Amino acid sequence: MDFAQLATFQAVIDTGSFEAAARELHVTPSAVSQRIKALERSVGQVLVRRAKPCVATPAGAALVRFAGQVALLEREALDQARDGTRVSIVVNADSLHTWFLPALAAVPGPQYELHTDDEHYTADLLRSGSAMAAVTADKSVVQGCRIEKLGAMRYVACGRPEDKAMILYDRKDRLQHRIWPDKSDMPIHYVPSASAFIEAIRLGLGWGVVPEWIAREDIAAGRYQDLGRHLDVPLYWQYWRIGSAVLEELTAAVKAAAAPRLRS
DNA sequence: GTCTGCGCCCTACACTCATG
DNA sequence: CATGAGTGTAGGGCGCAGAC
Repeated sequence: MDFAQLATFQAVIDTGSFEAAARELHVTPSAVSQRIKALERSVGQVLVRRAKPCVATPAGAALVRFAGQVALLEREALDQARDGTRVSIVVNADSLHTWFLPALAAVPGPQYELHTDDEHYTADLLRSGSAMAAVTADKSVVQGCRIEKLGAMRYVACGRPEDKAMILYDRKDRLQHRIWPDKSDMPIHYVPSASAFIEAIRLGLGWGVVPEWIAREDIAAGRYQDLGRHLDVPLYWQYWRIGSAVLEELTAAVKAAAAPRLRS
């Protein structure tokens, strides 16, 4: 496989157009067009859906992951001579806010690029090739990845019985609806920050679900009440199966960091 | 050293599509 | 309908490797 063509393909998907990819690669749009055409000819499949923005076809999606994996291995090889590999990871906000960062601190070598998303959607970034590893609630293994069970994060419904509103992290957040369907028609406040989300409950803006060890501390301090319902969300660590030493080391650190915080 | 074939990239131009 | 942005195609130039 021609790596220039692969890099061009990745640039088209990253930038969303042939022209932007051409600018990034310092070639003309025509050269980009011809590289993509040649790659598609050699693969025998259409890889790019020419739309605004350009996106990978299902056949192209596998190649996006491969391109990212090649880029990671190339960076690792180069960075062994310099220092610092960039690792992109997608994590749900609660994990990032609570137990996840010590895992990164335990593996200080690479440069990290963190993304946050709802745990039911983080695997999508893995599938698209935008992330090399993910903390996810999705237990179906993404093609080309390895999966490790981390344990379940227990969420506790917290607030005050008189609360007239519900607090959600964002529009993807369905935890409150799952834990208490009867209250799902309440007015909703969206608070897209893990720390602000908990602060909103403390201030009486409404009720919401809180990771259990934060809830335990706040309830003991009388900041809000346990509303008597909880939900366990199993979490998994999925990462590219490419024999990357950094990802293997990080996996061990993530499992070690999750063990004391998540229920087995 | 010269010729030839090949691959890559360029320019020019045609075409499509969205927008006003 | 005019315009501009983006993409595809044709034809040509250039560099490189192999054969002679």
